[in-house]
Amino acid sequence: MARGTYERQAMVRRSATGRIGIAEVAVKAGVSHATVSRVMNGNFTVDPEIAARVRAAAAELKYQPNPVGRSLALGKTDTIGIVVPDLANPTFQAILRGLSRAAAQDGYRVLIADSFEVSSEEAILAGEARRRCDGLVLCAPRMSDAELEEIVPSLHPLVLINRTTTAADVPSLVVDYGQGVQDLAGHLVDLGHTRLAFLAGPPRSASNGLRLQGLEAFKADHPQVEVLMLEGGSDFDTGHEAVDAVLDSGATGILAFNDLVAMGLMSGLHERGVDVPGDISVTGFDDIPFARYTTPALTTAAVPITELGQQAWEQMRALIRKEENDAPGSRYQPRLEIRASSGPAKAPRTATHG
Amino acid sequence: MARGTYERQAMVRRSATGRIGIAEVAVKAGVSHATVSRVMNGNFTVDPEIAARVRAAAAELKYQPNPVGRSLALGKTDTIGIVVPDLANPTFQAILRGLSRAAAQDGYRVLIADSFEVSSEEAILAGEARRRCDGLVLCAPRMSDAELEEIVPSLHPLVLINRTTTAADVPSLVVDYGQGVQDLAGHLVDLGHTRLAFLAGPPRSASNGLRLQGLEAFKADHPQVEVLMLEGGSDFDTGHEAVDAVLDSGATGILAFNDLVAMGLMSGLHERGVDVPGDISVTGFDDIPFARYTTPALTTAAVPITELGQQAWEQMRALIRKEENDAPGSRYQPRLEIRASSGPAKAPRTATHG
DNA sequence: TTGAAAGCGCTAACAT
DNA sequence: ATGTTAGCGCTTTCAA
Repeated sequence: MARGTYERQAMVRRSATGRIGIAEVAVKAGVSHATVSRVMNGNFTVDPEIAARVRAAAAELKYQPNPVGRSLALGKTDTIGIVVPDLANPTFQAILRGLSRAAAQDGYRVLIADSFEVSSEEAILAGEARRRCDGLVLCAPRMSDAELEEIVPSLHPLVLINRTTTAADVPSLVVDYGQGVQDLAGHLVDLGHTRLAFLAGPPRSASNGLRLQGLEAFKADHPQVEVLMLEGGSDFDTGHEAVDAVLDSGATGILAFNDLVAMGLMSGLHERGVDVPGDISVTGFDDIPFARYTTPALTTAAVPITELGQQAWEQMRALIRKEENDAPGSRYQPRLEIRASSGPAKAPRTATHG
Repeated sequence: MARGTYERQAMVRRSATGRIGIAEVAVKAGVSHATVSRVMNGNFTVDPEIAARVRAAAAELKYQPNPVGRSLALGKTDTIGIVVPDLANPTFQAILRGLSRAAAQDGYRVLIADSFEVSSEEAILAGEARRRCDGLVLCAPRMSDAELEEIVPSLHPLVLINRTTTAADVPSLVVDYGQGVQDLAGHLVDLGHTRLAFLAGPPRSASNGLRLQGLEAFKADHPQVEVLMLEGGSDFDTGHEAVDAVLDSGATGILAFNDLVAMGLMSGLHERGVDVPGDISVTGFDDIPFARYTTPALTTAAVPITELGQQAWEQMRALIRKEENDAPGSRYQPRLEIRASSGPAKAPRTATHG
């Protein structure tokens, strides 16, 4: 039996590392490692009989090629990196998910790096991740424009999300937050609200900047509407803690930075016995999965987040394959999602405080 | 000037790959690559002056060691892998986050693999991820016990979450879901409920099995209480779609598989005009961040999920460093978190519909 | 069709 | 203290 023959000829001593490598298979099959490599890679120039022998040996030894050796030889890792400011944020989770899913379909894996909102760490994290991978997705980086421009060249292939750069060959996927808030504000005004308040996001967030720009444009278009600015953040607690400021403002329509903030705010208003939307209308942003299940269901601007992650991979794949890309990046228009948290304005409120 | 000297001597032609490697730095600094390697690794046996020269050359060329070459030479990647059944699940997101954070603190990165609840893919994904990494965290795998036992040996160093194995040296972090549901059921019974229903999770989920076992124990302890079983799943929609079944059951206390299902159910009940907890009490499981912000706030069993991810890394680090580990794995007791979604039972309901 | 040998970029043992 | 050399595990020319 062939089996006996090859087994006898080598009691298969494992290599220095103790792992089964291509060398062990080669010995067992009685061929050179070059041939084993050919077989493992489906090179058809190998004699079928020998190929079968190699495959048998590989199977018996449970051999699996070492990806690190492969990566070094091929100059690619079949892995892409993603840097996010905060993995706790549902938006970035969704992007990661969409990216991971799409990349997996093409045989790529995803390495994650969370900067925990420490913008000074982003550049280092990005560089490290990039070196281990074939490409990098930089997600809503908090760093300055100057710093971004500086590191971008060393990160190629690079796909940006919610930031742009002057560098060529860097696709950028951005959500039109400016248009989104304008749509939401317009919706509230249509309902009769004349005194709005924007519960802002993190100061360093570019997407917050876009919202602010959008609101400036809105104010210019609607001089009769008041739009107040309230300090905020990006999470539940921010919204919850903003209840006093919101009530003090006398606004009847509140544009929360995102759905999380809106949910926290609604929860706080509920505790105070303030009716939403009876007394105050609240809107969010993003349309995270939870948004439709809040009480009342949240009016928001839906961002196709998972699709964004998937698009990031499409762009990345094009870069890696050096394909022509006529549409390097794209702009996503949020879709107004009107639910129960927004309603007709009551008589204008005056500034009173619990 | 030293600077001029070294610059002149090599117009630094890049290596075959076009990237700056250790060789380029060596040439520019006028030393061997071994010396460059020593300097880059902080080996103090290098003459300070030469070290400075090397550092200058490295800085000027913006040299960064190639991690792949390093990994091959050192036999380690400073990366760990994690396999999750569904990246959309907040529980796994939180574990990932805790793991990533803890690992990052020790200089390790995380590679993710999402099996999208396709249990037949798990083994392959796990193997592939493991080969690229120094260790693997296998998170709530859906595969059978037999399959798990079979692949476990090839995955070491391995940390299991919510599954156990007979193999040695495989720490296992499990949440005591059985005790958790018993606590929740006990809480409802204390409130006067005598007819409960369990909205089950995915059939293949081991944690669902633990809940079922817990409920069996509960039934044995409380023969006067009825505990019905309803088919379910693990997401919002499952809960939302279960409204009819829940109403038909006549149960006044509903134990949802997890918080997501509970939220979906509450949303559905709200739409039907059923008051929670006035008419029906609802409990969740996990205490995801959103749970305290639902209306009414959700009674649930809190699982320290992020801590679980962190612990997974502690265990992994111990394995990688081959430290003695007297407590290989641990068991987490959920903490009853009583909020507003559970309340006193009304008069027992009878099965009515629409 | 197959094997020998070079090379991917790095570290480390060995020699000087 | 530094350079030379071997090797990590693989792919891929180049010869035969």
